[in-house]
Amino acid sequence: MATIKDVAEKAGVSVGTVSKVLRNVYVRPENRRRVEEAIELLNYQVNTYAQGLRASQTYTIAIIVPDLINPFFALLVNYVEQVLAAIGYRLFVCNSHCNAGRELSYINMVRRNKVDGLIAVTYSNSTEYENADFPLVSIDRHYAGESCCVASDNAMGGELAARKFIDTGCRSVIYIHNGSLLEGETLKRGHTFLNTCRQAGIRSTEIHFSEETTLDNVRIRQIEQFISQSTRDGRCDYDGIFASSDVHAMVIRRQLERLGLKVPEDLQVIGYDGMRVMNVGGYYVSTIVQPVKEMALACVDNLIRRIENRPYERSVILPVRFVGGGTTKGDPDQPDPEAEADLTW
Amino acid sequence: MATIKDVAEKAGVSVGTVSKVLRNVYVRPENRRRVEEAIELLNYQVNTYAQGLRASQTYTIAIIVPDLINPFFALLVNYVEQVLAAIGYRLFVCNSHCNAGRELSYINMVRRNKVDGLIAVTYSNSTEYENADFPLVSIDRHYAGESCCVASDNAMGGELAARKFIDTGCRSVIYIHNGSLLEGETLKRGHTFLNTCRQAGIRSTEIHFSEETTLDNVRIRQIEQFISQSTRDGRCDYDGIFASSDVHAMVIRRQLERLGLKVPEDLQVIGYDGMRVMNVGGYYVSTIVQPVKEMALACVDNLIRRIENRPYERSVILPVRFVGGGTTKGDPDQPDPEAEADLTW
DNA sequence: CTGAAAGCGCTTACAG
DNA sequence: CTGAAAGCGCTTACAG
Repeated sequence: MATIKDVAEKAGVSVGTVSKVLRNVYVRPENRRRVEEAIELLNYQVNTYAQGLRASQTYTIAIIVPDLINPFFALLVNYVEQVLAAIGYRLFVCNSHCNAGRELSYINMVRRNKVDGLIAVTYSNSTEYENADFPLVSIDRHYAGESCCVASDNAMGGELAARKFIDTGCRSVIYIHNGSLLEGETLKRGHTFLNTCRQAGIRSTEIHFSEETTLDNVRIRQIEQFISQSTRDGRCDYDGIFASSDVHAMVIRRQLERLGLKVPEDLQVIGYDGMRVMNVGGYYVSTIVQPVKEMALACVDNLIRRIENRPYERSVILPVRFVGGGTTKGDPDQPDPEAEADLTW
Repeated sequence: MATIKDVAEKAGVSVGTVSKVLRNVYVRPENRRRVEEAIELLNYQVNTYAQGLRASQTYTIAIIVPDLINPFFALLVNYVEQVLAAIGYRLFVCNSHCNAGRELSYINMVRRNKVDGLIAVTYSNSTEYENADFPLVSIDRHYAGESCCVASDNAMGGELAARKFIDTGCRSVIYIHNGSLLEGETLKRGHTFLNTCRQAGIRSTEIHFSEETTLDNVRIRQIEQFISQSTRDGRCDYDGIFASSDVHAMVIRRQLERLGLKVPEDLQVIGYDGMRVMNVGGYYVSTIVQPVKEMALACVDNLIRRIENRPYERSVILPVRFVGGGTTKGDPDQPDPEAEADLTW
């Protein structure tokens, strides 16, 4: 493997000059040409570890997500990588499994690696983020430190769901969630949903499932059990169920159908996220669509601004939209035309 | 940030001794204790860039996949990360978008970064892999060099699909694929499928769609068009369609239903991959299930063996299984019990 | 077993 | 603008 020294020798200049060419600092055109030639000739590749050791920048970002099994996170990581690759950054991906210890171990890894910055979807209450001594963009969570929070407009999402249930004549609705109960943007989903429904005179309750488990199957069983208990003699206590994610909306719908109920005729279900069948087909359920791509873009943009000490937003809230996916009444039959079009960039 | 020198000072030993403690080389117990205390006290984190510069190992792996939009790749990356994290490695994720240039740029990045090894799902014909001067595990592709190929048993998959169609009385089947036509394990899907059907006296054809596009929407349109053209007066030319992936099986099924045909009554569809609704629900279509977890494990295991100069397999072929997902006849009504159980580790 | 020292491949003031 | 040199934080023979 050729080093900067080899290049300098071949080009007849000093290593300092080669370094400058590498970093696009001005050198005499003649020298630049010779260095570039030598680089080409030797198939030279800069050693990022040496570069990272000496310089401050590593052009590396890490993203912490619970896992890539949830399609929403997979999509988010997909787009984040795409945006970063376009500007010459690489991406470490870290699955936290919602475990504070794991998150911490990644934060330390980030420090060890001198990663330039971190994008995190966190469900733990780790104080490590508060005193983040590195550029940090958080999804859905605000931190006291110098970080940026990117989120979809959860209040708007809650309201859209409420409006749908109100407009279709629901009498008793429930918000089923099991995310974090810590301060965070996602709490607004439920608050706004419940407030809006209550103001419309609809009976409104909520139920929260423990976040003490990373075993999704356990959560799923809990939700299924709750749905079963809420249903007697083919009638459910609720006629409108708003779930904090599409995955859970799916589980709820499935359980209702197992119990012999018809969705949306007997009762309606709305999810959150906007996931589509294998990411190319229709929506699984009626849902509040999060603008994943735009969120990825906002994350990267603000993180890089922060890294480069340019002004950045402390908070970015992006609009959501409601889309009918067969689990609500009165939606157009046609699939959302945009749905098919927004796969490619 | 504390350095190894700070630790050495505080512990009253030399940096060499600290380094040894870090790498678990034997030092006098008393010294080890003092070093560990100092590390704790100073909250010392080793700088991986310095370590990477000096030592050969970086404890970093990169994985190249087309994208994370396809749930199969997302799952694969998820499990690879999980296995790697458990042994102290970190993971770069690189989306190639099936573009040879992009793959090459990542390979070079890998070299620059001195990544310890590479796991790659490649669809380009890049010769870079052939002369891979780094540990490489490839999914579905064999390379001449010192690499390892991990794949599901594609021949078995093709045969299982054929058997299903034969057993349910199909008369005219087709294999629809659009992966790479380069030498690779996936070709066996079609070969074995078609051969088995032909031997059973069934009319068997195949169609391949261009891989010249990374625009999945274009491929989807092509497939939809082909299905439309194969269907006249509510009758399709085929009564058994085997698709090279679940995504395409979904598209085919959707298009057939749009044309007024009933699946599986009028004709059957089998996909490949074994993807499930949001990774927690039922199967989208009847399919050949690839053992993603086991594949991830095999990739990491052999890559690490290769890195550590321990014996490794040149080829790992893992068994698949057929599972009914509503698009084939004569399958049990109950969902596959294992389906629900295999989400968690 | 341990310490002193060289050196990994870069970047960055500092002279010139 | 360019070169010589120091130094980033580690690891690794080499003596002792």
